[in-house]
Amino acid sequence: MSSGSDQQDIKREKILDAAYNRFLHYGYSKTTMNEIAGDLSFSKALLYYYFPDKSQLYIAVMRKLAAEYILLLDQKLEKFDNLKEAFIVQIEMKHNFIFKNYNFFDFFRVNEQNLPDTIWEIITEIHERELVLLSAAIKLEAEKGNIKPVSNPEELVDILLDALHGVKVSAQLHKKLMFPQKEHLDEIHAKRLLLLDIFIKGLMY
Amino acid sequence: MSSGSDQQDIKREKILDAAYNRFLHYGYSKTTMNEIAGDLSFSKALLYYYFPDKSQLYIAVMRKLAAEYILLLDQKLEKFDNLKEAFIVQIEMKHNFIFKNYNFFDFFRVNEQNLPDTIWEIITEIHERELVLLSAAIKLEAEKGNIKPVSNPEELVDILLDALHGVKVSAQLHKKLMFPQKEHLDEIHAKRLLLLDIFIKGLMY
DNA sequence: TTTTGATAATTTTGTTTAAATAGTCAGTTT
DNA sequence: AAACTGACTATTTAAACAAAATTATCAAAA
Repeated sequence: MSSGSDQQDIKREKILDAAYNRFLHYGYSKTTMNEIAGDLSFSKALLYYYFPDKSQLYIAVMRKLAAEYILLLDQKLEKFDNLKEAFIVQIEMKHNFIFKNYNFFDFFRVNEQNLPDTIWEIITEIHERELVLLSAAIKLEAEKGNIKPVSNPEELVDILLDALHGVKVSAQLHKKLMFPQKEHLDEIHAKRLLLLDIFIKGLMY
Repeated sequence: MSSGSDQQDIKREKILDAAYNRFLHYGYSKTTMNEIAGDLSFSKALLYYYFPDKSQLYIAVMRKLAAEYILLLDQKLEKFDNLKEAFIVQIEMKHNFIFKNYNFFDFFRVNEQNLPDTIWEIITEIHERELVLLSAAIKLEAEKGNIKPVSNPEELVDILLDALHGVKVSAQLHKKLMFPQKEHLDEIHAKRLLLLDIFIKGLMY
């Protein structure tokens, strides 16, 4: 894919790493190209030799993160005991991913309305991988005879993922006490399990 | 409840009406007390005779809207043929409510983080009424023997409402073409029906 | 080919001033 | 006395502009 030398690739990776750390700790708008260069004792101009501009650098980091995420998802969903488990794994993985990189994603919140096309492509790529993996899980479960045959498993996965993501802490709780305490996560987890239980029961004969 | 004269009440209502129309068309921050007074040919000082300040006036309008919403919800859910219908009615009513009053709610978006307690109370009131009505629907369905007896119907309703609200158009579509076309609403509607179908099937014996 | 220091171009931030708006109040009308 | 107003003050927002920070470029060096 990359046509540069090994040395170039290594340096590129170093820049991506340094950029990621800055973006993660301070967010997109509050990290400067100078700081990233400074962390590596490079000149700022060198960053522009490897990346056309700041936003392209950000997107490159994002792409790397997404690749890692998809790889991990593949590994975790390679083998699973049952449907519920597969979905729980997906939901919690994505939650962790977003939670861990919360600051990194401030780019999304700032550019809310018009994200670059490239970003959308990355998001779509992740989503499609999720659909493939989880609809495979559904098909398998149908083949094992545990649930009814499903005509359009992708649609089902799409809906179920939305539904699971929609689950929140009850209004009374999150009213005052922002931000998600462990207690809240537990509550959400329990609710999701219940939703999954009922949903999957609804898929049975 | 109100201790003023009939004349006072009428004038209060007129102010609430004029304020609502301004808030609805121009949003909270872009309507001035002068304009509201002007619409009614009142002096601005009179508004302050009836309401302590602008935000209290807004909240009073909000309270009125909420009361109307709850009234309508009561009427519509008084009699329903089946569970699915009851939930669909709720979901679509709330969607219409928010859609119709989209501009009015810019107050929420601006004060995102720290909404006044009073606003939270109103939101909670609406939500609790929804829980009461829909969990009653679930209990009834259980009594009729159409679904299994449910130990905690409120929790179930809470989860199901979240799940239904979580349903979105698929990523590919809403990627470019903001804002919700009719086509999108239809897609969401269909998905919700499917989710409801499966969920309720999951509640059966 | 890779790297940099110096510099240009652009964006963000701070500051001042003017304008718009919220909110008050003494006094008038009913 | 209750309902109401015009004229006033206090705050908030907007505009204009300068200063600072930051992105981005480029000719020249390693």
